[in-house]
Amino acid sequence: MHAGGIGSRPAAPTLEMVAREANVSRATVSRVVNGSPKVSPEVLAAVNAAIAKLNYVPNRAARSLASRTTNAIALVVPEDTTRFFGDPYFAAIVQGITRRLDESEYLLNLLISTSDPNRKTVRYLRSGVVDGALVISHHEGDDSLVEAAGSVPIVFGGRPERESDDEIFVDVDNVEGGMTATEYLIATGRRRIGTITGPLDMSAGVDRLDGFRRSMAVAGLPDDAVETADFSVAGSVAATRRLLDRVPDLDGLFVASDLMATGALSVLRERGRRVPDDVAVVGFDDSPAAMSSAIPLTTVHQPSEEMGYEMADLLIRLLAGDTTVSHRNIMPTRLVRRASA
Amino acid sequence: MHAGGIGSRPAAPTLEMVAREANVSRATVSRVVNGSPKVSPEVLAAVNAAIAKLNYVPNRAARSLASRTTNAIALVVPEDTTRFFGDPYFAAIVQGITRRLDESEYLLNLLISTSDPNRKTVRYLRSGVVDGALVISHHEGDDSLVEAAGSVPIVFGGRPERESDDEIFVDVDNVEGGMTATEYLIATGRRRIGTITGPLDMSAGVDRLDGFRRSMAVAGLPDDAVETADFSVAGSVAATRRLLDRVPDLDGLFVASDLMATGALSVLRERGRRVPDDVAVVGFDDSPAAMSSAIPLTTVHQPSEEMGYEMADLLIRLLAGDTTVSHRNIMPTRLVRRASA
DNA sequence: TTGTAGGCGTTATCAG
DNA sequence: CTGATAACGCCTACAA
Repeated sequence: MHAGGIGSRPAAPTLEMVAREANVSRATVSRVVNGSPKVSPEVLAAVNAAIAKLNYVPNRAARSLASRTTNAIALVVPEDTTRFFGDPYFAAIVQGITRRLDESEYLLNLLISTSDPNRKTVRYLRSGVVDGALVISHHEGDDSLVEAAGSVPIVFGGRPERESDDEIFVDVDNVEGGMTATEYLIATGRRRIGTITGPLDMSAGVDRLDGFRRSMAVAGLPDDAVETADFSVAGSVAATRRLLDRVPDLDGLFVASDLMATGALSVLRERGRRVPDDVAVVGFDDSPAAMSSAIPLTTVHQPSEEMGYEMADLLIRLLAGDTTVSHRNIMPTRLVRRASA
Repeated sequence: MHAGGIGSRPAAPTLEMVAREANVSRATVSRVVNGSPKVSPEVLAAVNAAIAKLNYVPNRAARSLASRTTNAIALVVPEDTTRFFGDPYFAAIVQGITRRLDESEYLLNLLISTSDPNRKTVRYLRSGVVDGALVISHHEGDDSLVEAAGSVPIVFGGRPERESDDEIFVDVDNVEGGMTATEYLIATGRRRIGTITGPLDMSAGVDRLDGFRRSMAVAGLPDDAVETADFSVAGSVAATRRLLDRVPDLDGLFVASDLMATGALSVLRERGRRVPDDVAVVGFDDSPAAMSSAIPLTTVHQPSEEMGYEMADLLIRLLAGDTTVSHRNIMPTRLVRRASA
């Protein structure tokens, strides 16, 4: 269909060419492209005509080289593809981010930094392709990302474990969330309560466990029924099996994410334990997985989509030069009662 | 932690600065950065030292402006975030793409072009930020994307409906796949067979339906039990309800995707129809959803992950100047028997 | 309101 | 092997 087909793409039109076509200077074309008000109507019309005729689109590299801004931000996810696509939590966050970005001129570059989040990602962030970055699912040890913050503004989703005053993040109070879940189990009469935790190199993992421990301590109950997983279904399945082997009389279970809770549910079924009769289960997130689960999950709701929106909003304000953005942005959680507990 | 904190980021080091630090010319630094062999060992060492000392990272905009290549490709997905994250099929494709890209120097820019895939996305592709693009889940009417192919090489995942000789794509034979599924249902004794189709503005939707019709015709069975959905669970649930209302004696069902099949399964359960005893169900994709489904799905396997890999591979070869890449790349499907039929 | 000219950080083409 | 010296396409004072 195109003359010549593949291998002979037409050279992209440039400002220069548009200028010639419209009989004006490059500067003038640049002005109309960037919506400057100081352009006479006739010239504006002529230039727009030339742009349309040549089908001109500004070259982004040249533009950002000259203006020192890219109009793009990166979303860094130090997880492998499977994890990223497997957990609805991420979908919600991304949803919120794109919602905010759609209201702006910014473009999103998704970096699923599967292996080695360090070197490659940091180089990317420092290479000037993006004006700022959003980092979610940050693990302890990914310090290079924090280092990258020296080059470009970064907003974290989830409190970085090594929190310093410089980091900006949005999160929920995971300790409180863990307590809410645990207290509910206790209040409904459970006594032998356990928990499947998230990875302990993430603040969400550590804090939710911490909340569990505190509530158990307050109630004078033992907090030894703890098994660690990695926010994946497979990990949760394995952890739940270990836990049931070790604590056969378990009657309550707080699982640190809804996705993992679905895994726990399947193990409980395979072991013939009725939910919630024999074992009450409380999840965390209130993601779609909670409702579509075989047994709808009682869970600690967190406003994931809003958190994504907020992250993007903070970054955009930061990029706009707003120095008043608050560094700790804590959003509320609440218990949602369904069938599992 | 950083002197000055936010708002006072240090200017990024440039080639120029490295050159000065190492007492050589910019050209020489450029050579070592790009791994040119024609550099003396001493100079190389000196330059590398300077690079390390200054923590230099090349500016991507400048580089691509000068070299007219970006080392990045885009993955365009004309679907909203929910759909994209909701269907494991996409996860598999992305997985395959990143696997191929990890073997190369190319970076992936994910464009979930939610609303208006046209204008914004095309501008992006034409703005020179990527060397090429991968397009999946292409709908009829997204012709602007095809147009964009005039500016940058594009490889499609799934045959574009308006196939012309220029388009390069990888796909399976969906007609054949639809026939395989339908024939299996017929072979196992089903006679009142229906189908839940994908969207009819996508070749995958149309072709699988076509396969169904052909097989039914060959068997001399009626092909009126057809309802259209959109590859989403919600859509499938609604379509299945309509179908059961209209064809109460249904005993076989071919659903155009595994994700939709899970929706169909839930409707069948809600209507008290046993699977596969009362109604046999065959899906399509063989995605993780097929196995984790309440009733493991009998389904038409397609090598999604491989298809992603192949797409990326074709594009990379294209970008490398390989003019011998084949335009129609059809991969095999096969029936996988599980519990649902 | 419009044009001129210099520069953004690299790559690439030449001489040396 | 190394160093000038143009581009690359666009933005932005500064002039006119």
